[in-house]
Amino acid sequence: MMETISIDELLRRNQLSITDSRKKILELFQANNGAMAHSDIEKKTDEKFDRVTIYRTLQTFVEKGIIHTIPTPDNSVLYALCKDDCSSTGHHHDNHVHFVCDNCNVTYCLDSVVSPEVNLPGGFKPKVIDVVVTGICKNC
Amino acid sequence: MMETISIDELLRRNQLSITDSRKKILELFQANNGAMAHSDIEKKTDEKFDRVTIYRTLQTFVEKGIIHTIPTPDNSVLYALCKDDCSSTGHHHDNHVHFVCDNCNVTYCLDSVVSPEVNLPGGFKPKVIDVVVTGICKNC
DNA sequence: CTGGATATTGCAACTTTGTTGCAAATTGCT
DNA sequence: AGCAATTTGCAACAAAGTTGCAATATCCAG
Repeated sequence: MMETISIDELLRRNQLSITDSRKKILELFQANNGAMAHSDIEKKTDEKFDRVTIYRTLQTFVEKGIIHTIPTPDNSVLYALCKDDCSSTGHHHDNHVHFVCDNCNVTYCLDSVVSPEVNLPGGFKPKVIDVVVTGICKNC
Repeated sequence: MMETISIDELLRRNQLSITDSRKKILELFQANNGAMAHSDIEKKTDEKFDRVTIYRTLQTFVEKGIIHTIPTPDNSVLYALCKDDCSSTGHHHDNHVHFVCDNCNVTYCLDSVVSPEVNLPGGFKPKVIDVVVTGICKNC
């Protein structure tokens, strides 16, 4: 398994041209292993990129399956890197659990924890199960 | 158990004055047993109430535990009626599962389905578990 | 390593969503 | 009915997200 592929390689594999904004934003995701909101990215890039560019870059990454969105209890939009298998197909909402810390407010993707089965009433056919756990994280 | 209490009674029990907007919005929630977004309510009340009033009414209802918010995969804000026990304490994010239909886009509160246990890595202390299932509902 | 087709960016303008302060209207209570 | 306390609507604003288009950067063939 190829753990660390370069950012350029990652972009190339997804048929995306290699641009400053895309590289910078991917770097941020790799540095920050928690999830980030659009506004976090704006701040961490020191307004070097236009707001619109960031929106479009995030959207492109989601479409390509490079990142995924995370539903949060307060309904803000968060993004995090997808793991290997996710990027190939382009389908999202991986089956892992997300954890939001009440204290430090960091959101973790707990890739090792697989979403549990849920028994639904008759007639409901599940496709995707999103699980968001709120509580106190291991660093708090 | 007192299944159906009147809307006026519900408001009175929560120390809220009985006003047109509050009554109308509660009626909508009772008629619609799915969840509603702010914009749904605006439409269904024919713009009879100011946008601000609707925001404030929803906020008040959430604080009193009459309704709760639902995290959705697309990060829009949805509200649904809480069941009996929820209203007393004012704490939210009930432990039931939410189901969003991909086809008709209705969101259901599956009160009978209790959130499953999740095994977290060491150091993570869970408080609330939100489960949102996406798929096809029983009416589609 | 250069030129030009293609993709991406930045800007401006706009829409939608949500917030705040304050005066006017409504509600609850005596 | 009348008065204090809540609630509403308005106006103005802030934040979040979208769209069209011209300018720029990227990629690729030669």
